[in-house]
Amino acid sequence: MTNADVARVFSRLATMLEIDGANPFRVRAYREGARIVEEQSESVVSLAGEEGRLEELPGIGKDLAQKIREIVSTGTTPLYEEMQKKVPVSVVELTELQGLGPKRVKTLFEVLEIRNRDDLAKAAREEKLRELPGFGETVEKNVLKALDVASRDRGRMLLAGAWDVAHALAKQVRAVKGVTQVELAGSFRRRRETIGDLDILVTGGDPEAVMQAFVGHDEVIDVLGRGDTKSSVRLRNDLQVDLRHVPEASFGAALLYFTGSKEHNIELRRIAIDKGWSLNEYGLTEGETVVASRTEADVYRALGLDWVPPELREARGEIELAREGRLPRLIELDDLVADLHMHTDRTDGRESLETMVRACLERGYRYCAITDHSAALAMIGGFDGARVRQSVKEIEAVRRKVPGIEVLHGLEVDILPDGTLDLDDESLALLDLVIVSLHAKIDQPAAAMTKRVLRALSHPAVHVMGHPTGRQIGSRQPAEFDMDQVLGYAAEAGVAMEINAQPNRLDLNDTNARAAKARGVKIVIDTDAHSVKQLDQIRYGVFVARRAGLTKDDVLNTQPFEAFRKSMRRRNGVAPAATEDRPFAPGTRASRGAGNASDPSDKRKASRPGTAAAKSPRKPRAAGRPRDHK
DNA sequence: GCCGTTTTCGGCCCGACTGTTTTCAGTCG
Repeated sequence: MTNADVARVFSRLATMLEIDGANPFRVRAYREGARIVEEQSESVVSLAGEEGRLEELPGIGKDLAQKIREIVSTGTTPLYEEMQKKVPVSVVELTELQGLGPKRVKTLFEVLEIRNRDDLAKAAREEKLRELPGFGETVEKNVLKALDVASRDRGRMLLAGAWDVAHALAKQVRAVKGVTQVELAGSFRRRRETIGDLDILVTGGDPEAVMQAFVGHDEVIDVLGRGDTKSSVRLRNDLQVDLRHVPEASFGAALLYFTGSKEHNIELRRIAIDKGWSLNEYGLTEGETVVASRTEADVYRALGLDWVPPELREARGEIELAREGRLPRLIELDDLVADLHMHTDRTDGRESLETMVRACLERGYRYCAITDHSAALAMIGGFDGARVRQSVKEIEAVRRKVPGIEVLHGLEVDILPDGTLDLDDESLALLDLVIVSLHAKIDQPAAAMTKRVLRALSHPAVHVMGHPTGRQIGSRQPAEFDMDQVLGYAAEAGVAMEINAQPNRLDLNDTNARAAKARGVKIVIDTDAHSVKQLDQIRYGVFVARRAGLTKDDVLNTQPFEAFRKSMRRRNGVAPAATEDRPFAPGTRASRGAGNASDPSDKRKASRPGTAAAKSPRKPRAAGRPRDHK
């Protein structure tokens, strides 16, 4: 039972209740509950196991907490079972179609007994929908269109998949005479890992000329709508893009509004209301008077807040930090001075060792680590001990050949199914940097996987855990393990966690990276590049770090080489290897003199809110509030 | 269903657009 499973039940319950005509605020409570559960890095299973922990989550009260416990122990809750009899899940899913909300779906279900997409398509084709109250010919046609789009499985697109075309569109619009500002807003600006569509805001210039430049771009294959202030198009890659031409005077309010998130905006509006004002995309107003609207900073300032970087605008506690002037100074791309995870043609990379090192030098890096695969990945020629010894010489040669950059001899070593490492200790000792990763058997049950990971991290040769959960967006589920326990142990043992910048990995994700920081775990941001070109994907890793609220100090590969190497050295040669029975090796660096810290659960209790160590007087309003912000 | 130094009851974010309608419900972002 994962958090996502619980969230799915709540989310479906919300829609079921909505279709059933329940109190809209009750519906909202379930929807919000789903969001909160989903965003928790700590598993609700473990939260449910401890008295009162669930109720500490803002938005989770007595009732929802009880339901979570029921779902955790039985897989469901009586209300969910009862509601399914009234509103089947397949009917709930109809609300995902563009243009169909709970009201229309209710009508479809009750009048025409439509239970799924097939029923719906049939009825629409037979022109039965147009007869229904609140429907008509146009709605019927739109339903058929929505079914068509859904059948092509038009999901969200990776941020990286939209990056180039988004900037190309912006550039073309920016070139229109008189245009003063162009911004890519929405989830793109918040740097979410995937985006549903793209929003572009423009000021200045002749609106007609702006629209023409936009809909006339080469990549546009379909113009969905075109007006003076708003046009919508579909691109060759199936991405929908909306462009809005807004007045200069309200650009800040519009940018704020169209950047979102929705939840962040709602919190801002609440603050506005408390002050007797109103906030919308045209400005912050008091009656007829405009209080602020020209820039985002103006609006935030009027609300008593610091300007919030878009990556943080997810209603995860950033507003309170902005009010108190405690927003973190987020890491920047230029802060990174190294990339510590990449492959060469010695295993499954495309370029030679020398080419990769030179490419790092050209990117201004002060050091880099070459980290090919270990032998478990046999089909790509992963390294065994003998190959590692040969590699020592290859690395020495490239160091001589390419001056101006420090080259670390690393390896990405597989974590075997039992938690042992895919390389003998003697060979591990030859390496400057050891990344351990899960590649095979990542579908083990959670308890076994947790044990496996902890055992691997307890090996004293390990410096970094690479793409920790192994997830691949849209294709592979993350490995299930107790993230909280693993992070606690990593902090104690001095193992860094990677934010892998591969656009379809982004692993750790923002939520887990945030949890890592709260636990005091150091982070490295790496590309895992298999070609020179992929070295430039580092930005996507930085975006995740920013969304996690990470600063330069939280990330190891921002440090000068000497400082970095010292932190690596400290990890080496410490602590006995763990055994099968004792995966939590005592005596690791961080636990010395820290009392009985070898049991990770002790640490966890000491640092969480609601206990004597970190008692907060009142339950905070927003979900997922970062802990331990200094 | 959640929440609270102005409340344990009575609140809970806002506007545009669309298509269906004669004044507005439903959906979306």
